Parts: sequence; C-alpha cells; structure tokens
Amino acid sequence: MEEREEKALSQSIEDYLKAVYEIETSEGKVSTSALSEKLGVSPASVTNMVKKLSERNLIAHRRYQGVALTTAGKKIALEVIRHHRLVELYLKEALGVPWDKVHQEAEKWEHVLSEDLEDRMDEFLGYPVADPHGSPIPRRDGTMPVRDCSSLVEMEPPVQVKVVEVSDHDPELLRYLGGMGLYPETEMTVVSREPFKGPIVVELTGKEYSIGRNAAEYIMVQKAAN
Amino acid sequence: MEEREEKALSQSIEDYLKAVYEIETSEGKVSTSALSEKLGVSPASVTNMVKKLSERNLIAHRRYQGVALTTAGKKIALEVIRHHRLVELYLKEALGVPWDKVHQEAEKWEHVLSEDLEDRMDEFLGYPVADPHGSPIPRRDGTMPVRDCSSLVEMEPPVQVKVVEVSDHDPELLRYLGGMGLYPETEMTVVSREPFKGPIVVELTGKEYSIGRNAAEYIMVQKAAN
DNA sequence: AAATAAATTTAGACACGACTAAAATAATTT
DNA sequence: AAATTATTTTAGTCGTGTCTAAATTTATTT
Repeated sequence: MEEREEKALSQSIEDYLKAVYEIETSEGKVSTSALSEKLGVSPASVTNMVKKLSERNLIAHRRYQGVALTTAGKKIALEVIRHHRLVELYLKEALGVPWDKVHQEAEKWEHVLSEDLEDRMDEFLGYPVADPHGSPIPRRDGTMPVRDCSSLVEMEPPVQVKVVEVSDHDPELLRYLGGMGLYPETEMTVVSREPFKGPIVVELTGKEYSIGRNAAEYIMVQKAAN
Repeated sequence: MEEREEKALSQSIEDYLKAVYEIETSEGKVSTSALSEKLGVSPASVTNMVKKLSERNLIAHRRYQGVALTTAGKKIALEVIRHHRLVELYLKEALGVPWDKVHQEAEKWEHVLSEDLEDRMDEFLGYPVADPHGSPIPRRDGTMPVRDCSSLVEMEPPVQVKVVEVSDHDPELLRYLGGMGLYPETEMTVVSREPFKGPIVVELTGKEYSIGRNAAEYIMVQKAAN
C-alpha cells in the first residue's frame, strides 16, 4: 500500500508551486494576477494550470478567490526552493559566480538537480543555512528555518544592525550593494532616516552611504548583538 | 547585417542532434530506426522531428535514406557534447560522483549549462581534453580532438597497452571495470586472446583478468609508448 | 523477378502549456 | 443601488513533441 513513486513533475509545475509559495509568503493571498505577473504568463494560462494543479491536489483553489498550497504542494515547493538556494550558493562558492548572476543560473539548475547531487553540494558547502542573498535554505526534511529580522526602512536611527538578507529580484541592486560592500552578515550603523520618504543613511567600513527607500525596502536587517 | 541571435533550441532538438552525431561517428550512416532506438522514441516520431530539423537546416534528409548533420547542426551537436563531457568530468572531480553515475546526471545538465559556467568549469578543470570515460571533449571552437586508438579486441597479444577510452553506455560495465582498476590512462598487458570469441586476458596491478569479447569491444586502447 | 519481410513515412490523434477574445464574477465608484 | 472598472474564468486555438495504425518504399528471399 506504499504511496511511493516520486513521479517527475514538469518544470512548469515546479515553477508554479514555487511562485505560489513565494507569493504566499510575501503577500499572504495568492491571486491569479499575481501569479500571472510573477511567472510572466497570461492570467488565462494561470487559471488553466491552476485547474490542473488543483486536480493533482498540489494546491487548493476557490473560484475567483485565489489559491493556496496543499501540504503536498508545499513540500514540493520547498524542495525546489532548497535546490535553487543550494545551487546559488554552490555556484558562488565553488565556481566564483558573482552574486548578481547566481539567481538566473539557479532558475535552470533547480529543475535538474538529483537528490544525490543535492546532498553532495550540501556537504561540500558544510550544510549551509542561507544562500548568497541571505535567504534561508529549506532543510532536507521540508521545514523552513525561521528568522527574526525587519526591513531596513523600519529601523529607528541611530542603531547598529547586521544585514540578514537582500532581495535577489534585481541584479542591478545587487551590484550596487555589492559595490559598497553590503552583503548578508555585514554589520553597519543606521545613521539617519531622512523624512518625507527620503533616503536612509548608513555607515559601513568608515564611509557613509545614502540608500533610497525603494532599495532599503529590500534589505532585511536585525539589531546587532553588541 | 550580423546574423547573431543564438536562439535557444529545445532539449529535444539538442538530443536529436547529439544522437545523429554519435551514430554518424560510430556507424557512419544514420537511419531512422537507429535514432529511434537511441532516443527511445518511435520511428514515426523520428521521421516527424527529422522533417523539422531538416527545415531548419540542421540536418540533411533524403527520404528513406537516412540523415546527416549540416555544418550548423554539427556545430550545435558538438556544443552539446562539449557540455556533456565537461559536466561529467566536473561532477567527478568537484563533487566526487562515481564514473558510472556521471553520464546520467550530465544528460540533464548539458541542456542548462550557460556559456559562462561552461568556461568556469573548463578553467576549474584545467582545460581538460577528455571526460572520465576517456571520450574527447570538443574544443570551444567546435573542433574535435582526433586520437589514434583501437578496440582491445583488435590487439595481438602479447602487447603492452594504455587504456584510452571506455564506452559509458552501460553503468554496470563501468562498475565492473572500475572494480579491477581499469580506467582511461591505465596501462596493462594483453596476455592472451582466447580463440572462438573467447575472452581476452589482461594483466594489471599484478593480477590477471578475463574480459569477455562483448566488454572488450567497448574498451579502446593504444600501444604503450615504452 | 515475384513474393515476402523490414524499414520508413504518412495520417490522424493526444497531452502539455502557452495564447487571445469573450463572458462571468467581484470590487469600486458615483 | 446602479454603473463602471478590474479580475478571473471559459472557450477555442496553436506549437511542440509524442503516439498508433496504415500506407509506402526498400531490402531480402525464394
């Protein structure tokens, strides 16, 4: 009666499940249009695929109300994200790929990584808990590490913070931040926060930098321990 | 007027071109049925796809007579094979994947490897000329190294030979040969060749091994230099 | 050389995953 | 509350790459 049989899912299906997970995490509700935009396909295509995923019990769908992952769907989404983030870190550490390029490559690799190679990379990397952008790597058992951090825009200056994570959605931003030496684990001081949605001024390695509110939204930090 | 635009080819197309190249090399003529068997699809599907590839000027097709790669098709086939063999070697060297497993993994990776990563792996490996089975790695410029070697079954004992290449078509065979320490670059002595399609006896690391004609067909060697 | 067998191609169908245009439902204005 | 707007779904189409069954061509026997 064993329900084994890890049937291979298509790349599309994996992409959909990952997208649902990510929107679920950041927005709470997962609408057709949000998926449409994230995946770069038409809303009609989303509805179509959603129907199939729903029949396969990977997501739950209430007409006109949006979707949510089932337990089975979430498991798969987390596996794909684990692959993605392990590969990102692997590419950086083992092959020296710069952090603004790893995302794009990992988008392809995540779908062809066998469990065996996943384990080998994991071991090579010393069982890491975060990718090059600071995003947590789901564990093998399908659980996601929880962390306590907030956006840089929410910090009241002056305060000493440690960078936890930077969104990888924009390579341009990553190059910009990399240029100033701002990476996960970097410590810095929030010097001031200009009013009227002005920039946030931080100090690191002795220099001061102005970071626009836009960019700052995407930088997650926590109060430094000292 | 530049004709650039590296349009991405589907995985299927890449698989077909690679298969045509490999059959062309080993058999000379490339029949529909040979492709059918190699790719694991029906002959009708092959004919179908052949028509498309022919329209795209990647292969030449004479009805009922078989196919041959065009210059454009050969270029792509060699790129795919280069990816495949670089990945095989990379997996073995960087991640310790045993040589009977690398082929299977590389079948997937070859289609998602960017030029940038190809170069990084190439550099990491020190610009290698052969994969773990001894198959030559096509050069970046699309040329294939030529080598002089013959099948183990053709060697007249007694003679000292060096292993050049072992076919990777059967993981079982690879494990068997690996078990006796027979890899590319291994030197050994052909002790005897039993008549009536009997086995070939070789000596390496002080021990003698009997290798069936079947298996020996797949082992390419050259006379040792000394 | 005619008959049989084997290989190849054609014809028609199907699953997948995308699309556009139009219809249905939900959310927002006025 | 009715009208307008935005979102979502339905209906129908398309390209890709596979399939089976039947027809055609080539190769092999006898």
